[in-house]
Amino acid sequence: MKQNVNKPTLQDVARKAGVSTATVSRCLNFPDQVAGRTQEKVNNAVRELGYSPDFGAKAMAARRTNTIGAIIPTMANALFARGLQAFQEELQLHGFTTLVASTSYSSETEEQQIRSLVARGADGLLLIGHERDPEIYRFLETQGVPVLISWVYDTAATRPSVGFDNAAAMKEMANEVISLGHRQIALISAELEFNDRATARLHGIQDAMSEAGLDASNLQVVETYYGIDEGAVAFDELMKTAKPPTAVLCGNDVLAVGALRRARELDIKVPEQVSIIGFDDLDLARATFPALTTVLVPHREMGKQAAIALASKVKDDAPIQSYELKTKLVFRDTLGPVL
Amino acid sequence: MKQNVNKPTLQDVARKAGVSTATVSRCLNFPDQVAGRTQEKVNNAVRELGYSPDFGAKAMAARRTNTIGAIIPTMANALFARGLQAFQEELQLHGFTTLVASTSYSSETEEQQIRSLVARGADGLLLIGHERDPEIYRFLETQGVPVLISWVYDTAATRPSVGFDNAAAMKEMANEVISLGHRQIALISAELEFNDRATARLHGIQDAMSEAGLDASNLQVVETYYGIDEGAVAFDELMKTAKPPTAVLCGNDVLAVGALRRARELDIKVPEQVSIIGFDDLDLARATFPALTTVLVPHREMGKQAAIALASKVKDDAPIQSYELKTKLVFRDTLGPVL
DNA sequence: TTGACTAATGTAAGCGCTTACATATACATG
DNA sequence: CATGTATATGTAAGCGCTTACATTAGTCAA
Repeated sequence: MKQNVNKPTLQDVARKAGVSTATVSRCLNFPDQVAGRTQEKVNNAVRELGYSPDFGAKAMAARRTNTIGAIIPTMANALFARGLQAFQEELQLHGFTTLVASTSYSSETEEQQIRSLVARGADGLLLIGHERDPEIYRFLETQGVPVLISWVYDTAATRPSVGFDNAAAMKEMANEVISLGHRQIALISAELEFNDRATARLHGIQDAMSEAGLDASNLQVVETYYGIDEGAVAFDELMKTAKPPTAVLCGNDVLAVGALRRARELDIKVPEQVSIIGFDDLDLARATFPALTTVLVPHREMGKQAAIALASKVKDDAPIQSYELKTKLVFRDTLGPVL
Repeated sequence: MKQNVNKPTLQDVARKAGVSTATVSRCLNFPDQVAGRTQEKVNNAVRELGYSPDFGAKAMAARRTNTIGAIIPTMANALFARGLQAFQEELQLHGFTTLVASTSYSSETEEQQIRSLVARGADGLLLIGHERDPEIYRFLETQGVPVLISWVYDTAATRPSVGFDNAAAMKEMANEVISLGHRQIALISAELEFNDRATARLHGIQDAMSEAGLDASNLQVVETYYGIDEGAVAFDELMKTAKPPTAVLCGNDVLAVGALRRARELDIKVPEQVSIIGFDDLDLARATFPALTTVLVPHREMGKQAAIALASKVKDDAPIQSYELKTKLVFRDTLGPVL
């Protein structure tokens, strides 16, 4: 950890330009408060020295970072990555920098990341889903860091959120599936623990089924990680059971693509023998053959609205307005009637 | 930007625990230097106050951040996202935190991100590809921030890098294509400007072709953005030309999947009428139908080796060893002979 | 009991910035 | 020309930590 080079500081710039540090600081942050000639001198000094302000010092002195943190389960999930992209772009417009961290779906890692982002001075935080240790919420409160929950919209929750109703979305799709005659249904889900989105989607299916007079024995659930291969393996497993499902709903498109691949490998016709349904509507869903029936999640809009809400909270201390986004069923070629 | 809550500081903890700030600091950073009883008092105070250290202040006082920055073109590209994941995991083992930023392939944004990460105190930086404004390299040097280039391995380059030979990898594949009788060849590439990986891949093809006695009129190149739809559109374009290619090489698997989709939509048989070849070997490549012939890039190993090299540079000031990773042709079902 | 250590803690000087306040300069006005 | 006002700059006090150094407490052998 040698620091063999001495980074130039504000002091150095001030000395070189023949002005005070205050003037340099102003010149950098509020140029219109500084005379043209002085600006020139300072800018030259900055350039010649290759000066770069120290963010930590700046944050400490200004007691503000203009930084917002976002913590998502994984970058590997394109939907998170893209929602976050939109979030970031919008925040930039409001003068904020975004710091991103991911948790690999581990609540322990998430806690670390939260603490780390708070330590780094995040003025606000975006978190996915409501479900987490109450203590961490308490911590956030004592630190005075506002939090916005995204990817879910749950009227029962006390915390404000920008997202969609996972249960309702999945239920709507399940209703379609049931109305096509399917009775033996499966769900390939992400891990349910500490994942209220996945849990809600499961509940959506259960709801639809019980309203249709089906009971728990008609539903098989397999939990797995995110990934095409994982979807394939899960599908395999389902097809080996005593009563294989005629419709397989998946927690996301990537799992569905895996299931679809394995179906082809097993020579199971989709949708004639088995229907396969995704969730998210990645552009991937249109690239498979047959093209995937799925649930569209307006991820970019979600990221944008979350950014707007959080920015106005942090800047003007305006209370965060919850915002519900609507999902949409997208019918393509992998859902069909029971033959 | 109200700060209505006063975050507890080291001072507060010290007061509450009845010790000096030095003791608290030691207790937090070097617990074994502090008596057991004292540790308890301090830890209790920390817990009761919900104290969280201020990273900026810490960095300034300790003159070290244990942070390494990584700047990639885009999170949307799964290969970057995953290589980075491995990079991050390995660095964590070495006690470093990773700060990630993306550029959307804009060299201007990249420069901003570099400055921002340096300002945030990054002890080292991972960058993709060699090609960028020399001034930014100069800046990094005056700041004393070591840089490691990844995703490329170019013996001609002066800077150390951990990556693979993009030109050679693509050339190897092009040789296969040519040996199967293809004479009219196309490349769907990422934008070439400021992208030495894409440029090298193009050169690889050109090399192979000229060695086989083919000239420039046999190669069509279309540049586009990253995305399935983009690949589809580019494929369309190629098929409309006077001499449509019999083999379409793609700069990455995602573009290839798009091309494949459009081929199906156009009722063009792959590989009978047109061969389509990807690059990266995402798991996506095995999920399409027909499964994609592509070039495997060992992204996780690349991320890991990059982390090891950078960590040892930053910690022990060891010179960075360049490291070449090998790609591998993966033959599946989208490359066939000219009929 | 004393002296010579070692272990535990305290004191205080910065780290590189921002910003309230004080001061200096320029210019217009009566 | 004195005065008032606006504009430009300087002075210096922190922001919340770490750490070199000083001090004190604790331990043990002689």
